[in-house]
Parts: sequence; C-alpha cells; structure tokens
Amino acid sequence: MAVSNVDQIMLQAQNVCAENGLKLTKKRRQVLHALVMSTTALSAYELRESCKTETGDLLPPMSVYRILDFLQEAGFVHKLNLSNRYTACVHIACNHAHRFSQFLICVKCQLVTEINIPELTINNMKSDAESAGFELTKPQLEISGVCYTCKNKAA
Amino acid sequence: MAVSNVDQIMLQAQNVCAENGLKLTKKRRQVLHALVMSTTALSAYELRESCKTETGDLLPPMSVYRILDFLQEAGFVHKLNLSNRYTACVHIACNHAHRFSQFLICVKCQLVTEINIPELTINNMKSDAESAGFELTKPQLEISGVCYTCKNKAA
DNA sequence: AGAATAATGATATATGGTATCATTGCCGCT
DNA sequence: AGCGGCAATGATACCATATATCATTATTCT
Repeated sequence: MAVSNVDQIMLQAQNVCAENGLKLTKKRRQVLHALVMSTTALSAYELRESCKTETGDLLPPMSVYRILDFLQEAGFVHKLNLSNRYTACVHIACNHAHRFSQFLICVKCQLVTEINIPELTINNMKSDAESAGFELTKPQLEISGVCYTCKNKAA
Repeated sequence: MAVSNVDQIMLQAQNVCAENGLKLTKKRRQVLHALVMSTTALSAYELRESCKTETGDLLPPMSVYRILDFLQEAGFVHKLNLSNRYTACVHIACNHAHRFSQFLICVKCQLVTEINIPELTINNMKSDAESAGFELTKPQLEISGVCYTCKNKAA
C-alpha cells in the first residue's frame, strides 16, 4: 500500500472495530500494519517474518491465517488469488462503502494497485453473467498487467 | 466442460498441434481428454487419478504439471487461480481466435462456465486500467457466483 | 545405427493452508 | 481481588499444491 497516513489508517481500523464489537488485538494490529506499510502484496509466510519479536519468535502459520481471516472479515485486507498473497484495502481510512474491487498487478515488479470498478463496468459484467445463467456474488477482479514505470523502463 | 462432441474436440486439438509442430502425445491426450469430459475444473492431483493405468500407476506430479503447462501454452487449457484447478478451453473445437476469457464459477456446485467478454467490457476495463497507470496484458477474469440451478434449488 | 533433442519418470523438497487440541489472556461478575 | 467463561493464540501434525534436479525413455534426423 505504501501510504503516508499510516497512523490515520490504523486509528480508523481501531475505530471501526470498536463500533462493531471486533477486537483489534496487538498481533492483528501488527499484521495489518505490516500490510499497510508494504507496497507489494505479502504472503502469509512473509508476514510471519514481518511480525517477528525482538527475540526472533515467529507467529505460528495457523495464527497468521486466522488473523488474516479476521482482517478479511473486517474488510481491511484482501487476498489476491493470482499470487496467494495479501494486501491492505485502500479504503480503510476513507471509510468508503465497499464496492467491487479490482486489482491491477504488475507482472514485472509485483506492484499492486486497487481501483474501484465503475458502476457501468460492473453492470455490464452482471448482465453478461446473467445471460450465461449466473448471478454474481463477490466479483473481485485480479488482472495482470504492466505498470507504466516498468513499461517505460523496458523502452 | 461436458460436451457431446468430445471426439471432434480431440481431433481438432490433434490438428492444431500438427499445424504448429506440437506433439500431442498419448499422456497429453489423456489429460486433455479428462478435462474435456469433466463438468467441473480438476486439480492436478485429481487428474493423476483420472489418468491412471490399468495397473493403477499414477502419473508423477511433475509430469502432470508439465503436461498442463504444455496444454496451456497450446491454448487448450486454462488454469483457474481461484481454485487452483484446470479446465479445458471451450474454444478448441470452434477454433475461435482467442480473446480474453472470463470464467463464472458457481460457489455451490463448482460448475465452471467460460464466456467471452464483449468487446465493450474489455475496452472499458482497458481504459480503467490506463487511468490507473497500467497496461493490461492477459486479463483472464474469474468471478464467483451462483448458477441458476443452484439458485433455484435454494429457493 | 548413433547422435541430438524432446518427453517422461523418480526423488526430494519448497510453499500454501488446515485440523486438532492445548494454553493463554481478557472481561465481567460477585 | 479472585474466579468463571470465552475469545485469541500457540503447538504439533498434517494435507494440498507446486517446483528443482537429475535420470531415463522416446522420437527424430542424419
């Protein structure tokens, strides 16, 4: 995510939890913080590293996955299935209503950019799906591409 | 895929390979055939089962993955990243030019339906991505939903 | 036939994720 | 403060997905 207002994001997350009876414990904060700080999506096992204690202890994998589940439930984190990695939601601080999200993933540098899908695109997709006999539920789109930085580097 | 014209599909695959100097060996045919016959996407390890010999020998995992790589290169098979499963391309027999594909995956029964994305939707997505500083390369979309059969069952 | 190359096999291991049961820590109560 | 109950975390074991590496078998080409 790599943002400047990290503190504000963490505070907002804390507030959202308080309002909904969810507990943002120390470890959960640690994991969320690591994701918010990272420009790229992180794997569960990379997150263990990011959260290790001064004595070098790692979180057990089970805990990492449970914490990720919690953070996803709360809407703070998305899982990217293309890479089996996790990324902080860009809308934590702005408290947007959560719409269908779309992730643009650079195949060269792994940069992840989350954008909102315009209403129009969503509606088109919904009716395309309907024609094929499907009702859409949770269309999270993950699309591979090349970011302009990498594209320019190549040229 | 679950189609009636299985033989025609296999024949067409054979022809495409011949035209392009690719070898559709016996094992590759076996794997492709298993995928063409299945209504749901199959995992690599399920494919081992589908292709076992009379004596019960299984393909080594490495071979399955290599064969799947080959079939994907040839455009006969898609990998679904949402489920880490593989499915035959619906366009083998009709020999369509390959456009961006979209998969509708039923969360209840695992039915997979491949549809073409209308030109319009693609172009919208491309310009959305461009606004965010991305150039799209291989937009394969995988979308969760509920097929009408399951939806009606629920009601 | 023999060399070169492509395909497959075998073994080991990395990586991603879950099941299960034990332990810890927090919260409210009296 | 002490205690009971429940949520969160830890520990161990394990399954599922995928790859690295080297050995062997088939094809193809001369």
